[in-house]
Amino acid sequence: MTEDPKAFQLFTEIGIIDQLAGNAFERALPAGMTRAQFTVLHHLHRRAAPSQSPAALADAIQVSRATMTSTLGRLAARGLVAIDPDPADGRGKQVRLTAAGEAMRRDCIAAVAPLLPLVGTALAPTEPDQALALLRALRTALDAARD
Amino acid sequence: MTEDPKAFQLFTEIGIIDQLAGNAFERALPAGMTRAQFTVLHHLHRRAAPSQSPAALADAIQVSRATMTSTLGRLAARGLVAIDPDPADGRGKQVRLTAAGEAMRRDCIAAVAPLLPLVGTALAPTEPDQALALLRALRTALDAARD
DNA sequence: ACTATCTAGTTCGATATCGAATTAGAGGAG
DNA sequence: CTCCTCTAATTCGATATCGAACTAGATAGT
Repeated sequence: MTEDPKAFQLFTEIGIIDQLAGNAFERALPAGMTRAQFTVLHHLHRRAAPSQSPAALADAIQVSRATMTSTLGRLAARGLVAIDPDPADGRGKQVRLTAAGEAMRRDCIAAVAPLLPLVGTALAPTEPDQALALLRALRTALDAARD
Repeated sequence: MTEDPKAFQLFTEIGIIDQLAGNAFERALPAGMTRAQFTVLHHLHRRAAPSQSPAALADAIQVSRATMTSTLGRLAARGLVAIDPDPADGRGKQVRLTAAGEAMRRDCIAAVAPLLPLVGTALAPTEPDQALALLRALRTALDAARD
């Protein structure tokens, strides 16, 4: 069918899955919420620290700082996060989840949950772990190569 | 580390890889070229038919028609594709690669080739095939679920 | 202290992307 | 033939995303 190298096909397939899954994901989300915004809420929730700098968030989520500025602005405008100046650094800021942000994150999780069993219909019981291991190896290599 | 469901972790991993790989891909491309534009050129090249409708392209590449209109406009402005009215359907159009488009596609392939061996350093020889099989199963299920 | 450099965050312009609404042609039911 | 519906493509407004340029505060070297 094609003569593309394996690596090429692999990234093509990953790109298509990300697009399909991302679309399904966003359509399931509460009105106005996006994948990028949910990802930030989710990350803030998982972290033990009560607040984080925009730069740390950007690094963790793998987007540019410009992108994070934009997304945080929208989240703050909806009252889902609070952004305060960093008392220890005049340039810095600290971002934390508000109660509304916590609630919204829970709503998103609940809204998206019905989509997840689809993976079970596509893959055999042991295959998700297998796929996860392969993808993690690939992601680690890509991350390391990004100098 | 997390209590996220497997399916959730799987899509998170796929999203990060797509972002990292996509960024590396675009940085390697000739000036002004993007992944979306390359994908269109590549698809037109692989197809036996000399031309295709924007709708068929959008379906094949899994983007909305609005997105395809936008991308084709840019490609046509650079002379990489030619867009003509469909003689058989007054609403339709037909898109085909120009010689410049063919050349650009070749340049892109050459520019990106050095990135591909990275997969070989991350995965054992048989693993790319394994990953490809798993991802294809997943993509097929997602595609079917998209009603 | 002073200057050079580094870092945090923002702003800007470009591209990609979607869903919804719009325009225009094609096809089918009577 | 006429009306209703479907389909092709575009336009619009919103969000995400990047790199580059910028502002302002922090740090280090001398």
